Formats: sequence, C-alpha cells, structure tokens
Amino acid sequence: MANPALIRDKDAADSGIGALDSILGFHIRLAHGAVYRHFNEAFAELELTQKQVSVLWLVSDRPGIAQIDVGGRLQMDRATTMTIVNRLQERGYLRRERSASDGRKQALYLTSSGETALDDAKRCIESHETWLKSRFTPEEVEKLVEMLSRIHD
Amino acid sequence: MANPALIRDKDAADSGIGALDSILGFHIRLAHGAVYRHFNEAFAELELTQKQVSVLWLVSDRPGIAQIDVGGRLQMDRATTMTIVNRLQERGYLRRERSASDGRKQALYLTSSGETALDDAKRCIESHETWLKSRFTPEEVEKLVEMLSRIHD
DNA sequence: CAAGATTGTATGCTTTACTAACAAATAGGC
DNA sequence: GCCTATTTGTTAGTAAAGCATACAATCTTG
Repeated sequence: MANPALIRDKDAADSGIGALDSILGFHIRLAHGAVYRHFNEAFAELELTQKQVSVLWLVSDRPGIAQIDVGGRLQMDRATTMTIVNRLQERGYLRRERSASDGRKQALYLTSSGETALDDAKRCIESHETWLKSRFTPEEVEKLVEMLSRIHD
Repeated sequence: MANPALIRDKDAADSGIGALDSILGFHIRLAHGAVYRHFNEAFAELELTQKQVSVLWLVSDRPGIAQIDVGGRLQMDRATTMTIVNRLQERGYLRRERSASDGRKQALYLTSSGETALDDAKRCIESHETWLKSRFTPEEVEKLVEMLSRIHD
C-alpha cells in the first residue's frame, strides 16, 4: 500500500549512504566486506580463511620461510602470525623447524596434506576470483590491482 | 657480509608475495588492512572505529533510521549492528526510541555529544582521506570508487 | 483471526589484530 | 671476547567484528 518513494523522515526509505558515498576508505571497507563474505561461502567446506590460505600459499612458494617473513609479506604482526600458523600446524598442514642459519627463526614447510589442502584451495580461489573479476575488463583489473598496490605498498 | 641477493632456500630473502600478487582479492585485503591501520592511528584519541563512525554518520544523515536499515546500508547483520549501536549508546552518542510508525523498529537519534563526536570524527576522516587519496589523481579516485562500487553493490 | 515475516534482543563462538612481557638467539660496539 | 641491544618466537590478555541460533514483540498477509 504505502509507496516507498513517498515515505519520509521516520522511515528514511530511500537507499544509499549519503555523504559517506564520497569517502574512499568507506568503499574499500564495503568492497572488502563483500569479498570477505563471498570468500567464506566459497571456502565453507574447506574450512579455510583468507589468511590461512595466504599463509599456505606463501609457505608453498618459499619453503623454509620464517614466521616473521610471512607476517611481513602479509602485513601481520608476530602475534597474529602465530595464531594462524598454530592453527595450520594443529590441523597438520604445516610444520616448524628451527632454522639452521638463524636459531631464532622457525622455518616453515607444508606437509603433504597441507599441499593437498592448498591445491583444493587454489581451485576455490580460481572460481572466487572469476566471480570477482567478472565485473571488470582485463585492463580494469590491472588498473585496479595497480591502484590497490599503491595503498598497501 | 652476506649479500641478500645471494641468500637462497632457507632464508627466502627476496621480497614480494609471488603468485599471490595476481589475486585481486588479496590486494583488496591488503589495501583494506593498510587503510584500517591508518584509520585506527588517526582515531586513537577519539576512540572510535570505522564502523562506529559510519553508524554515527548515517544516523546523523537520517535521524530516526531503524537499526535494520543501518545494518543494511553498511552491510552488517542485525547482531553486529546491535553491538555497535549498544556501544555508541553506552557512550551517550545516540539514543533509541520506539518508532511511531512501526513498533518493531527502534528509531535512532544522535545526542548532542554524539554530534560533537561526529564533528570531531569528520575532521579526522578528512585528514585520513587526504592521506589515502594523496597517491591518486582526482580522476583515479573517481575511477577507483566506481570500480569498488561494482564489487559491493 | 491465524500463520508467517520482520525487527530487536540476548548468548555464544570464531577469527583477526593488537599490546605487553619474557626467553632464546643473533648482531654490533668496545 | 664481552656486554648490550635487537630480533624472533612465544604466551597471555583484550577488543572489534562477524555469524548463528533462539526468542519475544510487532507487523503483514491470506
């Protein structure tokens, strides 16, 4: 009955976010939230988070990498890195070894089940990325990545 | 002594994130993290989070807005919205009133101290946004916002 | 009016992020 | 070599944010 377009004041029925719309940081936050939710749906059965996959991937690329370097590359502090590595170790996806060249460091390696999990994850990421990139041309994706890099580098 | 470029295997001394670099979602996550950290530094003395400021701003723009609409516009579920509104209410920044038009809804209004806090926050956001946008031309900012909107709309 | 949907609320769990403190190992100045 | 400072890992505690579930009150619809 009530035409939504006519509702005013108390119901604030028009959509949009008003002046917030001009805040770049706000759009980054919303976009991140949307990607985060889609990722979690895609990875529900694998039971892996974005961070966990990132760490697995990084350790796979650089066997023997130290925790501090994982944190540095993924922009996490030592404590945060610990909790993620701990969980991955508990699940048997990676193991720690004392580094031979620096006794302070823990060298990280994937286990074979960690590699299997990462292979599954990469397939999920592929479809997740396809979903995400479907709204852009290849040139736009490149431009977007480049601009985002300017923020986090 | 040891040339970093020569270190191999166990130390993985080169920088970068390898194949992860081509994952758009990963860059969104890193950029979000960088913005999040800078925001928190800028708002350390105000003791407000991004979400809290967003809610204050939205309630200021639309006095009497219901919690469910706040959540919808900021893409949060009811439970998450509750915790944020609760905290803002505890701090005396906003108040709840039963909606006259719909008894299920709580109409939200800023208190005068809430408006003061929002004014302070807007000044902080301005410098935060300046920091963020300083790496882009105005055209790039516009393009970036437009592309991010394609993700979260 | 009855049944279903919406909204707010309360509770509990998980992940991420940060701080502070401490121990072990390394690096640097003398 | 020795002493001090730094780095790295670890633990413990705090907090924000997100989500699921359940329940009550209210509204909507058949």
